[in-house]
Amino acid sequence: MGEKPTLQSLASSLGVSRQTISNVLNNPQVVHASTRDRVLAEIRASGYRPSAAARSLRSRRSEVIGLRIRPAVDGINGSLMDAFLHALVECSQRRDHRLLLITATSDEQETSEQAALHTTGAIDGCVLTDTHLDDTRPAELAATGVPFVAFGRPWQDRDAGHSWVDIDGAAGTRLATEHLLDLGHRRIAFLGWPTGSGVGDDRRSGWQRAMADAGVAAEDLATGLLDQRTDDGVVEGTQAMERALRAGATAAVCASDSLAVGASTVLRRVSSAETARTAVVGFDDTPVAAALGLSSVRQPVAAAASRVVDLLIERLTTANDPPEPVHDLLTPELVLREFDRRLDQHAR
Amino acid sequence: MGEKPTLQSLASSLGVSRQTISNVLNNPQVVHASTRDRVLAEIRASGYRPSAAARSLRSRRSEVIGLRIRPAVDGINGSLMDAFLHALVECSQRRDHRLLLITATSDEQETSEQAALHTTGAIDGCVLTDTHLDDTRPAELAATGVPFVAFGRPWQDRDAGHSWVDIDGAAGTRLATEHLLDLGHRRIAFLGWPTGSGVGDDRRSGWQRAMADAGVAAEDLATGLLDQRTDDGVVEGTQAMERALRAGATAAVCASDSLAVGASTVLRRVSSAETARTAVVGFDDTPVAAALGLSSVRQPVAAAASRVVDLLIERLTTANDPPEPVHDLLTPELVLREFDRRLDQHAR
DNA sequence: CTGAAAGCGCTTACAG
DNA sequence: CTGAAAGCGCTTACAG
Repeated sequence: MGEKPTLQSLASSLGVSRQTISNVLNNPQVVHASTRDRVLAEIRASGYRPSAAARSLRSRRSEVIGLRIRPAVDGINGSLMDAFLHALVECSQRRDHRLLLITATSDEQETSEQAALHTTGAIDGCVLTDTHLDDTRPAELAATGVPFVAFGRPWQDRDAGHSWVDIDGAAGTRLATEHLLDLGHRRIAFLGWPTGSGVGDDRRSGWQRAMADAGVAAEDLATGLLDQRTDDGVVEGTQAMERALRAGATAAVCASDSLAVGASTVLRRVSSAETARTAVVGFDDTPVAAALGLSSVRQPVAAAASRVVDLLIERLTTANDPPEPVHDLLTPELVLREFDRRLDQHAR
Repeated sequence: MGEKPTLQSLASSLGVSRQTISNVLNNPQVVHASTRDRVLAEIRASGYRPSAAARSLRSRRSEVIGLRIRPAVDGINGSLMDAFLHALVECSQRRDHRLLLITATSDEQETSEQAALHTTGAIDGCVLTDTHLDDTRPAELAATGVPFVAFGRPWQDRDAGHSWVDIDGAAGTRLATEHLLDLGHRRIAFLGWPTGSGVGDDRRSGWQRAMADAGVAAEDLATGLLDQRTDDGVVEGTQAMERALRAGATAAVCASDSLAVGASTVLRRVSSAETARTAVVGFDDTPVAAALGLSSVRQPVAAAASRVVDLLIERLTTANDPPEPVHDLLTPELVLREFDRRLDQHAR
């Protein structure tokens, strides 16, 4: 294979300065077209690739983005983050950036690890996911000067000083609720999580407002009747659906596909004519929902990832004059599946 | 925050040479204990972190490992790779290495991307996953000099010149089959994929051998009777199980949890006394299997990831004298769940 | 055990 | 448009 080519060796064999080659790679428009073509041809022929370390040492940029990944507690909901991760890698790669992964057992460990990597120059910035109430990470990263963009709102302060991208969960559950209302349902339950999680409360609020708009009495929306609150999980979904049925529900909007899977087993068991009109809509449109034929609210994960990467890279390339923080709320879509189509035939 | 400390600034304020500080970090045993402690205290106080770029430029090592991630086609089976990814990041981090992700739309793109990153020095080596028959990646990586360890056997040549770690799928299906035999089943079907996938054929062979050892007639093991071959998926599992039932099967060992989920719905529907003795065992012990109470074969993913990282780092730190290739086959375990326990009570 | 020298391979000013 | 100089912050020999 011979010696690995460097700027130096290329420059010698081409009879130009290292500088010119560097310009061809980083500032092509500044080099005469004929010189550029000659250099590019030689680069291709020699298989030359600039050293990432040398480039990074001089330019003070690694073109690497940090991301914490979490153990997937639940294979059903984990697939959302999985899709986001994929999209993030793809978008980064397209923009000549790479993604570096870290793990952490706490938010503090996450931010201190990101700060450490940023100090060594291993990463230029990072992406934050799974934002929650009382999330201290934005402040910690800001304090240590680590540029970042969040996937997820800052739940306590929407006008935070950093850029974030999120999915409008309330818009999603509103879509789901309105769909069930269109089918003729009135007593539509919401199977969600206990209050206190930003994401969960947001999803509940979409159902609440859609129901209120449709003129459903407030007392029916009260906790314990149609508003079921439980931990996430398939079994929990089954139990909550059973309670909702006793409260007279004929359909349910769920905060997750896990809950929806659980709820749907109840409906398949209770197959009387009376309950056949019941319908369930999940959230996240996971492969499991697809496999079981459940309707679900689909988050535009790829679009979110693309936006996150764009915002972060813009932030990184304008270090001296940081852009105004951007707050982006993307709208999900409702994916209807056989289960509902079947119901549709009965209901209409 | 002041200026970012460097080796130089630390050396000046401590009155030692840069070299000594470098030694404290990279070669502690060579520095006098009192000097070492004084330097370490100052490092901690100043928040000094060595520049990754400078270190990498000089040492020609980035301490970064490349990995291709794939879009999770199926949320059920995807969780295995998810768990492997997490374990890989954790093990790498523990050993002061980081994981860099790439995506690719083909094996060729994967290896050329890895080679490119290796040439720039962005990665020291990479991990290969999802090995398959006629996998050209090992040869391509070897040709371009990229050190790597595979998670997955080279199916065409077990004695390949590279190190690999894999899970003994045949041992797993043997465990599952023997468990069902112990419960009194004789006509145990195998729900697997069409021949030609290394992983699938391996899993089938464990069932085949266990059945043969138990004296089950070869004609019953033939395709179309107990040996069901189908694409992966929940619906496919249901259909295959229905065919197996018609062939007189009373139980099934499955090549995946997707197939097992599908198979189990058949068993829950066909709840006659005759079929109540039927049982299903899945593969991969995914969260879905856990949620639905399905028994499954669990792969020791964390152990595999740890072994992969160890082997790769050993390979990277002995570049001039590469170690002998290691081939490691780890044994999975059988996770029994309620569904089978219930059966147990009936069968005994 | 400690230090002075060299240099890893680039990019960033700046001069022509 | 092109080139000569400086230097990013380390580690790796090697001399004391």
